[in-house]
Amino acid sequence: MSQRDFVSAEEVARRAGVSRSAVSRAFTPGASVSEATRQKVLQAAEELGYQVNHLARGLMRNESGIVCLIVSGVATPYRSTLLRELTVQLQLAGKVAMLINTDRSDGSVNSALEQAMRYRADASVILSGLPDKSITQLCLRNGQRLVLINRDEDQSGPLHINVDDRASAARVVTAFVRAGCTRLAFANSQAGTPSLMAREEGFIAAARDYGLDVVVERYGSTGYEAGLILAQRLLTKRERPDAIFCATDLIACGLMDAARHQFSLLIPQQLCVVGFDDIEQASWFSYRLTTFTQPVVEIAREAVIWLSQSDAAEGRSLTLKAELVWRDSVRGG
Amino acid sequence: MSQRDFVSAEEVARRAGVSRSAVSRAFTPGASVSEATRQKVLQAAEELGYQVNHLARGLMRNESGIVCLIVSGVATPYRSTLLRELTVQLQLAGKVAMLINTDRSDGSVNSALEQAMRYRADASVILSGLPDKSITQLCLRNGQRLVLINRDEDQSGPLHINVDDRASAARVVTAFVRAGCTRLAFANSQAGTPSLMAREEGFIAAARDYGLDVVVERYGSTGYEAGLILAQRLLTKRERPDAIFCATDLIACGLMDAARHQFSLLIPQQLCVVGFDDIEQASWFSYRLTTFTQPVVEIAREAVIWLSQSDAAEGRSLTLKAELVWRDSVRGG
DNA sequence: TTGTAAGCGTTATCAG
DNA sequence: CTGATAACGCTTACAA
Repeated sequence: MSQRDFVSAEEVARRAGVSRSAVSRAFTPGASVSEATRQKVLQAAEELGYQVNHLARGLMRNESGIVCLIVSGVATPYRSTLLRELTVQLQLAGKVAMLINTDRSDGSVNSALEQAMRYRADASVILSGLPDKSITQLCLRNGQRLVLINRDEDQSGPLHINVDDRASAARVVTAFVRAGCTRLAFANSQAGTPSLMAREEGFIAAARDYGLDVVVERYGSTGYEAGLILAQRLLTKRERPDAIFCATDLIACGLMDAARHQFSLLIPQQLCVVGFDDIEQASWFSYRLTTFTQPVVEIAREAVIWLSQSDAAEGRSLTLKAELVWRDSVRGG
Repeated sequence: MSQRDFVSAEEVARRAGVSRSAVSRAFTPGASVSEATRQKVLQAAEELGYQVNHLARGLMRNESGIVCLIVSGVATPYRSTLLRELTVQLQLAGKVAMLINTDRSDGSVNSALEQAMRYRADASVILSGLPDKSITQLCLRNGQRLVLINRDEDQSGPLHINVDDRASAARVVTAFVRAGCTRLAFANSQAGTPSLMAREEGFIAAARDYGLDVVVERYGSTGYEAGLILAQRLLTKRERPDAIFCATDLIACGLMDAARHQFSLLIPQQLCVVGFDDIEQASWFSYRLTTFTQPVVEIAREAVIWLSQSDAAEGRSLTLKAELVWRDSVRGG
């Protein structure tokens, strides 16, 4: 019962009264088969429950159809959204996603890539972590496409997709200033992720242009809990900030909740808050957070287009824009 | 540059000065190789950047190591959590997850399973939708393991993992009654998912035992938006409910937000609310929702254990318990 | 358009 | 323990 026993092209051929190559051709778009035999084959296949063996096909074609998605924090709102978009686009392009979770150890991005190579994935998309250069080189040398999303370090072969974090951060400063805020703060996690750091640096730099200082606080991993703690730290300062840019929406949610329920602060009257990602919760009534929409659809689209083009693909770098969506956590709007 | 050019066992063998079978054995746990040759092979492999071709291996062994995860609503809190847990456990068991998103059409569960068969997945786990019996039969006949999570319809071959929705629903009635509530309501989506309906039916049945009627309202798909609308419908009734059991936490969040911000109701003083799933947001300060924790870790563990056992696996049915976690959305606690 | 035959990179069998 | 050799199920020249 547990023995694996798939129908093979051979059996289909026999039933349809054709050769096995005919069967192969019937399942290869654009192959030269007469409609008559094609139909015979298709029917026989249907009756037998035949499914082309993609393992064998991949072996021959040197193209598995598999694209590896390397992610940590899969259950996180922004990541899972990106994941959704990627799988959808991938399927539309006739590919299939292999999901590798790198939540655990840190070198796991490397072993994830090795796994991708073992399955002869046509490409790998890296959403988290940064692989060693030696591994990426090996991938490239083996003809594997690589897409790095928001990883920013510029290596030569892969496609880099980034969001203009620095420019976005600058817009936040403008918004805060326009709202009459003067005591700016940045709430970050300790993750040190490129995009998170870019937001921080961009914010500080833009504030300086206005002659404003920024209080920076970093804590823990990027999530709601961190927001709670960061609120604690920032809102107990002698010079309490009147505007806080949070590295992510999750942090912003935590921070807003603490600000309201523990410090009885009114948002945006007493405190302006801006987040980043535009996760679903940001639009919920309890938050109505002004934030930046990650261009997830575009990111996914660009990634899939690039990794499924047939000719040799040059590594390149793409910077997409995050739209600011105004809600009610900043005065003015 | 884009030509695929992986190192093969042949080349490793040559470099190590052994036969290709020796290479194969060096990468097969428990094969009979002397430590000496094993080391020679491993070193040569390392130098050449060799990776065992799992496509070819799967072809021979009749075991791909791939497990297909068939999901819709990947970006949803509960689903993404389950997804995380499944990928982690799967990787621990030496398997790799292939993710198929069935968000789009409805028959897509069927085509997802066909995809799984084409890649000769060792097993498929279905988190959403219900495949036609003819397809599941074909899978089973081909030796594919099947796990259905919260799909409840009892087919013979697969492993069914369910949560005791009815029993949970009954506990909610008790809690509401104990809190002094008398006008009970159930807020559901129109999805008609087995587990959602079980909660509804269980709730109504248990209420009847107390001689209480339940107002049921259903709207849209299972999410925050639905909660907003459902609040609208339920809270404008002549006999306004004083206790609402929501089919999921997402609905509960929407309903609570509307209750507070549009109807200025105090929770739990004027309205008691219970949800289901214990998504992360349920614990956030803005909600502090009393709800049921899905046993995701257990679900994933049971699924993985079952689908990776080597001997013939009988189809069976497993019912796990959802723990009630008391927070602040019900009086009493 | 069709069939024949070679080959993809493995693992399993079987001598040695 | 080791090395030849035969599968595995498919695609793709090459001939017909």
